[in-house]
Amino acid sequence: MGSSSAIGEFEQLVVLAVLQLGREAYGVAIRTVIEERTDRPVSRGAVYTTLDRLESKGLLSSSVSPTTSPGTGQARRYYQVEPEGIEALHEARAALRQMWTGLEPLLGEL
Amino acid sequence: MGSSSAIGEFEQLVVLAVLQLGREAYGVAIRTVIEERTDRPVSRGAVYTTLDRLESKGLLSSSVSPTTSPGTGQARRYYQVEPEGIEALHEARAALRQMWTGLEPLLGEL
DNA sequence: ACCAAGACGTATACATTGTAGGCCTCACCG
DNA sequence: CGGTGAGGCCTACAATGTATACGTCTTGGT
Repeated sequence: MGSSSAIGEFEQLVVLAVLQLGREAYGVAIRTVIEERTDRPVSRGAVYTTLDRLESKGLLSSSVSPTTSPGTGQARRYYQVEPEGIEALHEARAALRQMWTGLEPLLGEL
Repeated sequence: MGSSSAIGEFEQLVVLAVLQLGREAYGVAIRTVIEERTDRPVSRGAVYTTLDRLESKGLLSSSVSPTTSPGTGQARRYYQVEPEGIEALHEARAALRQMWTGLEPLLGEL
């Protein structure tokens, strides 16, 4: 899409959720965080599909949990944010920030 | 997409550009603002297509210039941001802000 | 008057993302 | 050993992102 490593709207949310969760970042938890923080419904499929794409783009990496803690069903796949992921977030944010600059009087504080 | 009026990444940039330009918001100018502020190339087609979609979603409205100032070729189509557009911007921003909250130590200041 | 050139907009097409739903596996419990 | 809950994967389709090509004015030569 963009020049280097572009990232979409929902993709950003997913990467941020992974950061928020630290070592507890797996599908279901990621979904929950996004739903709670953005207060909008997110389907399971949406999350997994996006995680897949982000991984194949190199923004995230994953590994299946070796441990099977009690109460946990199928083995979890944990995600981690790669440096490219961090960079993509910064780029997206910089672009938005630039575009917002000067509009505070019209739209409220940054 | 989202609950009410969702908006994509590039769409946000376009709406913001229209706000930045005020009454001088027409295709070519919008493209220029985005390229300058985000420092990334944008094709003409990308802008017009997006403007079209935003208008049909009701986030923007437009009207062809009655005046034909000298040096201007074909009549310009000027855009304006509708209340729904402003709202969509705020929603998108709120979501991102929520997701970023708490990550400053990891990623730098907001 | 004619035509090339520049400023703009429109049409079309295709790639990437967004999003939902269904289906499958595993572990635990009655 | 069948049900149930936690989790993950696959498929399909809609929406967005993005580029190229093409049409329309208007002006400036000549």
